[in-house]
Amino acid sequence: MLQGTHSSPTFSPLYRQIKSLILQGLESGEWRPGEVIPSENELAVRFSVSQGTVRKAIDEMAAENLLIRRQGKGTYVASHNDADQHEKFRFLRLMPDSGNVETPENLPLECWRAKAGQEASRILEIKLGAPITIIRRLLKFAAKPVVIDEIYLPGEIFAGITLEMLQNCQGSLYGLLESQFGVRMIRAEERLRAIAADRASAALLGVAEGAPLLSIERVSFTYADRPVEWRRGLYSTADHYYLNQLG
Amino acid sequence: MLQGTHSSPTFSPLYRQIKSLILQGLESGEWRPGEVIPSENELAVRFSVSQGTVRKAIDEMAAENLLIRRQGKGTYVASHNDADQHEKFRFLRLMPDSGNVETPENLPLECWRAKAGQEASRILEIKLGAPITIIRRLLKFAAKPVVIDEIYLPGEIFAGITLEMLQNCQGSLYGLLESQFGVRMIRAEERLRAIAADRASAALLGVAEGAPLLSIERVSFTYADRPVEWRRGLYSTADHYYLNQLG
DNA sequence: GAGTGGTCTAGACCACTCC
DNA sequence: GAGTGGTCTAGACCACTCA
Repeated sequence: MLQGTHSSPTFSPLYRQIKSLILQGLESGEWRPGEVIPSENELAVRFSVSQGTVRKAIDEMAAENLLIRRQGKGTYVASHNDADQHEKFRFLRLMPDSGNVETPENLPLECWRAKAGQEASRILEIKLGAPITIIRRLLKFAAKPVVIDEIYLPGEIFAGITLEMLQNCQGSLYGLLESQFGVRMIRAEERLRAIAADRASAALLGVAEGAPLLSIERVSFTYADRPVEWRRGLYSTADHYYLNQLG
Repeated sequence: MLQGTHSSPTFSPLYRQIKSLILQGLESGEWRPGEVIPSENELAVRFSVSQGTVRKAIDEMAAENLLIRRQGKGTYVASHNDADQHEKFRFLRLMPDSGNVETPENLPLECWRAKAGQEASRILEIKLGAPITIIRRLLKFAAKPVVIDEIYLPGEIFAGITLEMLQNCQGSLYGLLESQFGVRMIRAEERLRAIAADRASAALLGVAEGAPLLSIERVSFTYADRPVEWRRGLYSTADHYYLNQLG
């Protein structure tokens, strides 16, 4: 039941309790990405609070990109498969020097199973030796290779993933993981470094061995801050840059 | 006067009008960084709206790091000179591999006047040939050089800045610009690339010529999205990484 | 026209800070 | 105790969407 008094030592305001109830609905799959959730009035009745309190809960979740409000229509669960292009490439910060908008071309190279080593098990919070899936792929912009990615996924969550699925997938990888496996990426942490290209990477990216590359390690999280993806990307920044907003 | 009807073609809700009135107070210096602004009730009376409307305006500005609310005390203008360390290094994303928290050591090298060239005039939105000030400095972490910065400031705004001021400045550069010149940096855009170290930079950073470095160009903005700083930094990412949150 | 989210108000009570 | 921001409520009206 909802707590109504402020005297509790673990007090959290009503709207946060409502927020975590809505969050439960998202985690449990009661409302799936792209779908509408009940109206503010319905939720207010269901949870026995005022509409304003539900509104404040939803406000916060909309600010966190978990929900999307559409006036006159309803409130939707955010999805990487949204028609909106901004939502689709929300996690890709690479921009061309030319300024032209370029849609990346996705070229999956390999996809195989393996067992989690020290690092993968620590980062993905799975057992040492647990099954994982490794994907290697190339991203091209304007027909030129710009990014090599190596992606580690926990095998138990993303069991049936194959190279064919990746090749046939129109949208982004996250869109695929969301619609096929019901796992939505909420946020990610990236660690950036400058490194020198090894021979293999240089060949794939069409640069000289030893050329400077941007190395980006990313850990992505789904609901409840559960890590579900670890990837390392090598970016050729000859004709592109990584754009970041500080605020 | 405030507009009360929705029929206007340039309609914006009341709380946004209040927001921009408060913003004017910040821009004009009526309330300076670190000071308290009037209470929600006072502002509500002054602007002839309800307290809830003022609250919503302040909510947005607090979310944008323009204001800081402190329960029981009041609402403060955000400042780079806050005691809070997070606020002080809000724009520095560099983290040590070791995980230990390191306070950077600031070593100003040079500070001279010049005239804006093509690029500086375009980026800082000033006239070609207008006076600018150029600063070069080194950042050390744990006694080791990690960052070289070259900083371009419009000369008319930051007229009296000297190498001595930079050397005597305890906190961050932005804290100095704020307290000495009344210009507060609100947000910034960074463009990241991997490049090869030239001879001079390599010597300063203690790496080999040609070693990969992280190049970061930053444009910082004050109120009303006015650009007031352009800088280029070269980061040695041997023992540090650039941390970014995507979400 | 019915239903949705968006804005605005007024009033109550709570928690925190400082005197 | 007075003053501040924080929470919660109830109700009114508006703008947008869709049938």
